Amino acid sequence: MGRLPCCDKAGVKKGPWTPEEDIILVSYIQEHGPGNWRSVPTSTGLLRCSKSCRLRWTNYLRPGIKRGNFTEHEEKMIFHLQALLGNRWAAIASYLPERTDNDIKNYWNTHLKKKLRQQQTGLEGFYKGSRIPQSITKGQWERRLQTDIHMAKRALCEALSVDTRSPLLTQQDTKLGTVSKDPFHHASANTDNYLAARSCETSSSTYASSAENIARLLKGWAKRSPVNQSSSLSPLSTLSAQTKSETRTTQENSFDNRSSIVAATGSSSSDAGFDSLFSFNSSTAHMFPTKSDSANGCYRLQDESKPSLETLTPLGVPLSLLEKWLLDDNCGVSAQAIDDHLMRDLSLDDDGDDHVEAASLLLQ
DNA sequence: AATCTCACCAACCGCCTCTTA
DNA sequence: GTAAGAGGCGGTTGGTGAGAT
Repeated sequence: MGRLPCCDKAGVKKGPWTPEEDIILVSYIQEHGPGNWRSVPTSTGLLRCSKSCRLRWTNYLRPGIKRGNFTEHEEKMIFHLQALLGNRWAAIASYLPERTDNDIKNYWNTHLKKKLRQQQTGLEGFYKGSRIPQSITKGQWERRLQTDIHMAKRALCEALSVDTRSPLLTQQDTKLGTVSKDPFHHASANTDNYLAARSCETSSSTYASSAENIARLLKGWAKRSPVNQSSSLSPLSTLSAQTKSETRTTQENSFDNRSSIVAATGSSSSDAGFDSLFSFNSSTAHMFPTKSDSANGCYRLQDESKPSLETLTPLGVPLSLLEKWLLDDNCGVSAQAIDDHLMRDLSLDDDGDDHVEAASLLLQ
């Protein structure tokens, strides 16, 4: 018997959030920052449970969330990461800072799982050609899994280095203080990437960076389609392109002290966002998302972070275990050590099916 | 034009972990 | 050491819109 749900109380509202509720929540978080969710309903007067507030913020209102179609690159990343980590969506989301775990989970369940199955069907046909023995002993299976893991790791390495520009170079830029505040700066080294990033930005929905912005957006939104007021569609996702660009400008202008959260998560476009994992501009140099923090939109100050699995690069940039592991491998860490690490990681999973499949597919 | 089916995704539910008293 | 509660996470559901019949 689990705990009683926190929202079991009478008078707690459920269902889609209204624009008004969004505004209240955003302005509260602008004022107090994310966290202490328990006090949010009482402080704001929202008839929502704290969990619901947190989810609304994390999955929708948090700055820096990219909406819209996943790029091929992101898809690849998810495939690789899912193969490595299993259904740990929060962990996967920490490598795609502009996507929420919920988004990735949804995308996996609706698109990628299907793709995987299709590929799997093809693979089964291949296996029917007796390449795989009828019964694989446990030892054989483990060895095979280890090979799969190794291959998946290599694939991830490749995926991580899609951008021709090395992370170290980008870091050097940072060190030299040549990085602009433009979130697309990292991609701008490569004109195509830059343009892709820009077009990506304009095609994806905008996000709220301040209560004022939202209020202004809602004003226009309400004028255009009053019917939407009661629908489940969020105003933020129904903005016209005109309003979007306007919002973007306002948002860029709102990079003030009060909006440090926005600044810390303000990168856009998948590639640029991904680059940002390894490169730092002036506004992010002292911050780094941890597994759970990134999903929460809460970037812990490095000084405040607990002793963790993270280590520092020579430039003082913390690396997650996975990143460190990848880089270490390139420096010649034994494959056994890597496999041991991953096996330890994988042993925590009880849903190995999908991700062993995915790992197998990476062999193709 | 009406109805049905399917895909998508925001939000909910319940369990687990961590923190605090 | 323990219990209670908050936060976090992954699985699932239900409302909605788009496309097919």
